[in-house]
Amino acid sequence: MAGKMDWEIRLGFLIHDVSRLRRVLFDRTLKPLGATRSQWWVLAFLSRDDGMTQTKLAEELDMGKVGLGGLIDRLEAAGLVERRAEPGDRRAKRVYMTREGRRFVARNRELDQEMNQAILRDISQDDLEATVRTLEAMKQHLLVGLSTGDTQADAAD
Amino acid sequence: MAGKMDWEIRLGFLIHDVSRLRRVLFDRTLKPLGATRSQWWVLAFLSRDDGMTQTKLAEELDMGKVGLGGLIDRLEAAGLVERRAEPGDRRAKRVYMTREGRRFVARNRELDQEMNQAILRDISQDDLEATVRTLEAMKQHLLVGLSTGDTQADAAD
DNA sequence: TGACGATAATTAGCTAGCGTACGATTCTGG
DNA sequence: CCAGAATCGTACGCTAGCTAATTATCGTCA
Repeated sequence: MAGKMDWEIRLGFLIHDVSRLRRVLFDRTLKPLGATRSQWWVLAFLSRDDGMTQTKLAEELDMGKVGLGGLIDRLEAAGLVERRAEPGDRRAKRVYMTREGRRFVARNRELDQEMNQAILRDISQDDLEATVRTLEAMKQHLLVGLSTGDTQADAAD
Repeated sequence: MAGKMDWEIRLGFLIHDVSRLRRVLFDRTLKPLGATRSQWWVLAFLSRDDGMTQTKLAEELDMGKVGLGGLIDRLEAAGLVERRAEPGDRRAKRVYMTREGRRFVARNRELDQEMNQAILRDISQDDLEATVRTLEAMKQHLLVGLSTGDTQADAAD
């Protein structure tokens, strides 16, 4: 009876654990350098598409505007990004990397890849592909579950 | 060389997303019932092994004692668990489910399974197994990375 | 016995993230 | 042209985690 039953619970546990441990490892490594994993994420994204509005950026990063606002607060305080007013729209603000932010990304991009590679060491390509497939399917199911079971969030997309 | 490169980043993204979305879905579903996903987790665990010390429980759940303490605070405030002094050791406290907590678990266990099954719907058994394999390997690598790169956390185990 | 190290839990302070509500602005329809 | 809807960002409050430091107690060993 343990055959199929336990996979679901096991998987939930594992995803949670891996996500959490990954965050801790990245945070710990990046901390002496002056950022967290989430902040790194924002920077990495900006380094490819600089000067987005906060709302657009939040959408791209698939997170709430509020959470992103906090991240930008901290990144701005650290001098890695800056908010600039949008000339045509006084509500909007665009987020730009500073010179220092760009240097930060350039300096740590390799470290990021090393960590990622270390985490995935010795895992077969087949398993990796199956994992990506599985997680993407899970994500789709979750998004469906979150939109259907919800009372008001449907105009977002 | 693009073949293998992108998997790492993609996978990191996916794990983060799935973990987060899973949490949101569970939290949203459980909220009107009076708990969060993490709290549910603690309850589900206690329902199988009631009356552990907080330290032991934290260890079993693979989380910090502080975070667990907070969870127990909230669960206790909600009347789902209670702390009882350990007779032989005045430092330690054991965590027991209340009658209400037990009813809560009994009432929502099915819902939990339904959600888990919905999330994993239409995913082949092979892919699930590969995913569990991959995540467990990742977790091991992460634990190694967290213990070797660390200066003081080694006496825990 | 009494001092000292180990252990259980808590406190304090941080980042991340969600949800709701709000002020400011822009857009739109009558 | 102007009132109301939509949009951008923020404020506030919450849970979840982590780390580091503190308190209280237990065990041990001289």
